[in-house]
Amino acid sequence: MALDSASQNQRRSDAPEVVVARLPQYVRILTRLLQEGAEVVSSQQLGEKLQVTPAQIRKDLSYFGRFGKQGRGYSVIHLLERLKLILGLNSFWNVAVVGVGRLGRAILSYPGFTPDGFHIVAAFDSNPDVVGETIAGLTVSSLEELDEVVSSKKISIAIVAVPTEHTQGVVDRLVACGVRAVLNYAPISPQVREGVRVRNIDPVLSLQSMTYYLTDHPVD
Amino acid sequence: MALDSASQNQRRSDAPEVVVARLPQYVRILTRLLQEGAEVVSSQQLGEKLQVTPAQIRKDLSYFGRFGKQGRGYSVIHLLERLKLILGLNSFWNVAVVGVGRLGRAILSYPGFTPDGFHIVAAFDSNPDVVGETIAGLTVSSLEELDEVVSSKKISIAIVAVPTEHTQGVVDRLVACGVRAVLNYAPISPQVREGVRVRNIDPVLSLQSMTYYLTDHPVD
DNA sequence: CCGCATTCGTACTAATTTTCACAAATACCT
DNA sequence: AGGTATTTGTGAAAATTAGTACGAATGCGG
Ligand SMILES: NC(=O)c1ccc[n+]([C@@H]2O[C@H](COP(=O)([O-])OP(=O)(O)OC[C@H]3O[C@@H](n4cnc5c(N)ncnc54)[C@H](O)[C@@H]3O)[C@@H](O)[C@H]2O)c1
Ligand SMILES: NC(=O)c1ccc[n+]([C@@H]2O[C@H](COP(=O)([O-])OP(=O)(O)OC[C@H]3O[C@@H](n4cnc5c(N)ncnc54)[C@H](O)[C@@H]3O)[C@@H](O)[C@H]2O)c1
Repeated sequence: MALDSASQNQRRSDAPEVVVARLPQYVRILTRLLQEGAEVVSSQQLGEKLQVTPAQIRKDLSYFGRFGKQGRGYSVIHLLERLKLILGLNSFWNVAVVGVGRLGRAILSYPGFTPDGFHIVAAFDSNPDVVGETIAGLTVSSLEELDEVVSSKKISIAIVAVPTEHTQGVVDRLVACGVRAVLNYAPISPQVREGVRVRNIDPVLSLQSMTYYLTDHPVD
Repeated sequence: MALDSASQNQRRSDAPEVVVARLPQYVRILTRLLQEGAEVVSSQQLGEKLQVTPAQIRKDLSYFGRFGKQGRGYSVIHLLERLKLILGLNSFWNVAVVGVGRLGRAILSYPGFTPDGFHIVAAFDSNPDVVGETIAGLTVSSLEELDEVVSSKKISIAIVAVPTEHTQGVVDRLVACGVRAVLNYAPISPQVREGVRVRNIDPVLSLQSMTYYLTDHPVD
């Protein structure tokens, strides 16, 4: 008794969502450390880079197993590998972008998704003038092809950048096609059935949560 | 004794940051309700729209005062007014955009900032080919003019969309000019001195925090 | 005008999240 | 090899955040 399967198993169920949300940051720092040639890193050093306490890092990791060595720290390459596995980043996810407007184009030409585990393999727009256009090597498809392409390309993640009023409808269609995670840029929070994940990116809310702390008056 | 200044004062100090971060969402819903002609709203109704418990809404609001009426609810227009005042959204904040690339252009032409309290009044880029260009009615300035423009236009908020490696430098310059809040789009977290606020927008981290829950395997 | 249905504001309780602190393990120095 | 300095992993404590539940108002219907 005592030493059971915890260390070789991911224990997916019982890690709090806040903890899971911090893991990608650990992955990012570790990736950088690996590139810089670091072989080991302590929770202390990691904490300094991330501005969190070393205890929090150790506690977070302990939800998933035991990855460190006392007196030494963590093997950068090994911990990175394990975290990617836990997050499902050991191979690539195919992603669709829906809405090829100003923002959608910036997203399509952003090179930062690929090194971090995401391949943008399809783009959709409802505007016939946009359909057929090629951006960053990808030809924009029409919405009619959505179901077919999502299935054939095994797309389970979508980035949605369409006008607010079309967002819920687009998300509904995507979910019906089998998409299980949505990154939404419109200033609403689309409703989805249980089991589908949504993250919203909303610069206005971010700005408004800062002005509270700007004690002097805004310009008038 | 007993009934003191709490209700007519904002009590800025003691509201937890999580609570402050929810207020902009309340503002957004209330704005919509006002447009729809609603006069009063209960914490119950608000909670349904926001997917939070009515108790949380009442608790959150109670950090700042007493805005409701028993048996009736909250006056939409009155509560909205008060929340905007608390968040410093009663008048406009002038904002600068630094980095007029693909993303910066999308931001400059996004009409969603103005109705919510932010005027983009300046844009800066280091590329001489971009300086002088006019986007969405705004002419791009060179970085030499940064200090002068930030002062003269009373800019205290900046949106930064420059390449990762230039981000920390740009943020440092902005802070030196007097900017006190930064919305950063690069995949790092710029370090700033105490008193300056930063929010990061990082779609990759958002995606990576969802893949954990996508139990079936990514494409390989 | 009275009773009943609402709904707030908040004291209290519960749950969650973070931090502390220490035994156990490891590395390193002499 | 022995001693000292590190550093992990984790129970326990502390702090934060969320939820319950109820008294006190308020409005409404008859
Ligand atoms: N531009 C920004 O910086 C910015 C910032 C914050 C939020 N947003 C939000 O992002 C979304 C897109 O913004 P944008 O500036 O790119 O707008 P845009 O108008 O430039 O582009 C929207 C695109 O979506 C397409 N579209 C419309 N309905 C569609 C549908 N049903 N299915 C597929 N495609 C459809 C349009 O043809 C167009 O190409 C909006 O919701 C906006 O509020 C944008
Ligand atoms: N495009 C996206 O969808 C996207 C998504 C996520 C993150 N980002 C991040 O946003 C930032 C901008 O992305 P982009 O796609 O617009 O890049 P981009 O290369 O198209 O634009 C960057 C702009 O910044 C300017 N610039 C460079 N150094 C500068 C400096 N020191 N001061 C002022 N301006 C400077 C450049 O001249 C250029 O115009 C990057 O950090 C990128 O990682 C972009």
